Amino acid sequence: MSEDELPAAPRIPTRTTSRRRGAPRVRALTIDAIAAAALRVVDDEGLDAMTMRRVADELGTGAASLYAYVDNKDRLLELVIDRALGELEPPPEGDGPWQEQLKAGLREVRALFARHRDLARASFARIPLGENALRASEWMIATLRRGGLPTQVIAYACDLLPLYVTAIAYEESIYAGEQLSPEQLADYVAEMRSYFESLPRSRFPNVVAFAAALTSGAQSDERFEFGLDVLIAGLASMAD
Amino acid sequence: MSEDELPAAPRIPTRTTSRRRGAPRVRALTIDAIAAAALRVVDDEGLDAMTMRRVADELGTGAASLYAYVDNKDRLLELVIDRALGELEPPPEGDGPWQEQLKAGLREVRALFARHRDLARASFARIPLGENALRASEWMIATLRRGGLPTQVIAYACDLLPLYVTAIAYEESIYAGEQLSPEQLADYVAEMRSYFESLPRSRFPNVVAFAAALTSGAQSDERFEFGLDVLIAGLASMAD
DNA sequence: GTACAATGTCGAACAGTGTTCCAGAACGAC
DNA sequence: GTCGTTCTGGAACACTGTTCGACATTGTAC
Repeated sequence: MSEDELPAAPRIPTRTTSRRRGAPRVRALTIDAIAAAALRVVDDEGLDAMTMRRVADELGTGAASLYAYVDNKDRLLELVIDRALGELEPPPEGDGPWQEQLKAGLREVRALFARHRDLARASFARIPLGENALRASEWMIATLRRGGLPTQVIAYACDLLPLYVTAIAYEESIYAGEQLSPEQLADYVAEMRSYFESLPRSRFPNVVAFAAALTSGAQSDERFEFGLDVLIAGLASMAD
Repeated sequence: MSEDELPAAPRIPTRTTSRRRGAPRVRALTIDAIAAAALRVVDDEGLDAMTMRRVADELGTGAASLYAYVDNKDRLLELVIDRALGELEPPPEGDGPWQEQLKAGLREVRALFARHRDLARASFARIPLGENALRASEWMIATLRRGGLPTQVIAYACDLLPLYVTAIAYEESIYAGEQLSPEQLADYVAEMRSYFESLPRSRFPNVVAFAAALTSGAQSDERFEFGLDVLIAGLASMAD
């Protein structure tokens, strides 16, 4: 998976049955094959379909067999996430202002999450410490440094920006996963708009007045780009 | 629950067994009592403990009885969320710049989520259309209007700001729900820091260099305030 | 070459979930 | 009274993550 092994990543102290060393064995399965199968299931059938039984089935074995390689489902999910993150290729640094570089990289992440449906949901509220996640962090810090931002601002930004992208991708994946056709989605948006407009004007004057704006471009790139612009403008204002 | 009934909120088209009208009956349960019981369970024992059986138990009945009042667990969760949102009291508008007003309101929301553990997780990626959520939106639009922001910016901000607060609260609730003592959490942070520092400097120079900054104030108000500042500075830059 | 201990395999089982079914009970209207 | 409607709630279904333990398979030691 990587040229040289990283040290063991710290974990929230939970019951971890530590892997015991032992004599070499011919293994029918590999952690890699399991992670690949799990990612395949997530991509094809969604996160909820990624059950231990389903993954084992994909490998032609039983669920219990997986537990020889993976502590539990959560750990398997971590492997799956980092495996997908491996597709990220940091855009070549160099030309252009740091703001644009940053946006390009974050768009890449969003595209990744769009490609792997439900992965945003899975990786939300998880500090990614795998090989590939670290590579992404490394790139982000480097880019932010070029903006001449204070150290602590950079550190917080490394938290805030992925939080935003993951959160947006999470939301977007919900409608994608709901199996709605574009028409159904348009219907839903239209219904929501007329709902807003039908509210008692005496109590919700602003919601009624903004009904159109509130329901426009709910799903578009524009919404994502808006957040990106806000965040980066805000960060830029913190230089010096 | 409200002075006058709101129109029915639109829903993502899913199987909804529409409630049939019928002769009056003495009901042992009420939707309100069910929602209250469910919120109690979520607060006391966490979101995962909120099972239909557990909620029914709280009311001294069986799980099947709840389905006479609630379509499914998800709808019940919506009720629970909006019930909690009822605690929000919009700060008195008037004095101070809109930026500070906005921050004050959002801090209020964060405090609400801190009070009701796991509620952020439950309400994430959900468009809240209940009575109380609408009141919050109404207030937010009003405040943003005072900033003289363009219409579409206001609309997007109404999406972006709650997204941020909910996402942060979600993350924060995870560590809170993990039952970690402050010492354990400090240990975990320290472990993560030394993990970053132990990474191969050749491949992750920036992560190593920023190890201290990356792991500082992970849980504090400072992190929340930072994001707030970034967002609102970014929004302010979009006036005119 | 054989015996041994270690370790991967995986069917079965456990405790739990959301949800449905349906035999009853309880009541309003006639 | 009776009827019809509605709520009640135990039982059951199909599913989940995870553990157990008899079994199979191997590398090594003698």
